[in-house]
Amino acid sequence: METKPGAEYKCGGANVDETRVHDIKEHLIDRPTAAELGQTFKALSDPTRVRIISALMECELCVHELAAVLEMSHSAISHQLGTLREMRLVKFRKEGRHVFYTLDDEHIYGLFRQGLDHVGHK
Amino acid sequence: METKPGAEYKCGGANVDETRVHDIKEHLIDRPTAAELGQTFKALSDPTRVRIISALMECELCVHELAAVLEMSHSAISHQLGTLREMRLVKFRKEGRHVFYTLDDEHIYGLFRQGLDHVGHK
DNA sequence: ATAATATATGAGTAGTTGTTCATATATTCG
DNA sequence: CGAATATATGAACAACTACTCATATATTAT
Repeated sequence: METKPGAEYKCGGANVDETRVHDIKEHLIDRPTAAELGQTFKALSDPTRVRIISALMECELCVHELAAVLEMSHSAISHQLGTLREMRLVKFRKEGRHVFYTLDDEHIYGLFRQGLDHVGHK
Repeated sequence: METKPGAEYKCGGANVDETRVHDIKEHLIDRPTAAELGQTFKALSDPTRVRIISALMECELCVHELAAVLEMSHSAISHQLGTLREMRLVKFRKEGRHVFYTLDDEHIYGLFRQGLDHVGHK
């Protein structure tokens, strides 16, 4: 049910083959899933967020430290942590006046690694 | 050199540990790589592009058919194919007045699958 | 040639995003 | 208590995105 790049079976040509279009429609990812998948990738689509995640792969960090590591304002970092929190990519833990962030789950490591692999910087 | 979520080693607390910050900086992904990685994920961050890729996982398709499958205008599809081309996620092949698109390489399958996995719709 | 078909592309636009700046909340210290 | 520290958040704004609409290019058919 699947064609690798360099397909074995050709497009209809001049006039659209309605049956074929219907067939592909059936196997197509549905709109809500496409939207959700898009959201997941969007979480990793910003350089600042990528760098935050890269830092959190090293160890648990508070906003203060993240700002120092990335050389960016506390506010900018805090806003991005907010979006990462909404997207469930990071967890946080409060301790006194500090808030410590860690990555939320293992999937992110996999996505991150596979992305790096694609980019070619192993 | 790596900490899984739920780190074993704690943030400095009240005052920033400069050595620690420096250490993390050293292991941090560099800015150009972060930007490039962000770009890669951005390619998959839009529902329309996700659906185009989902369709091209089935088989090679021309713009005309993609528009029919996704129930969108030719222009919208063509614009997105342009961005996917720029991002090197799709290849194309001209045959008469048709242009047939296929996915560019295997990495996209991996990213797509891993993303779906994270989203939970296997 | 002219018309029709298939795709690409530029301009325009509404919506989104990532930052800064100012302010709010919450905790600790004196 | 008031001051200092750590973080969050709302408003404003510039940059970017994804679409529509109109138009351009290219191929085939008549």
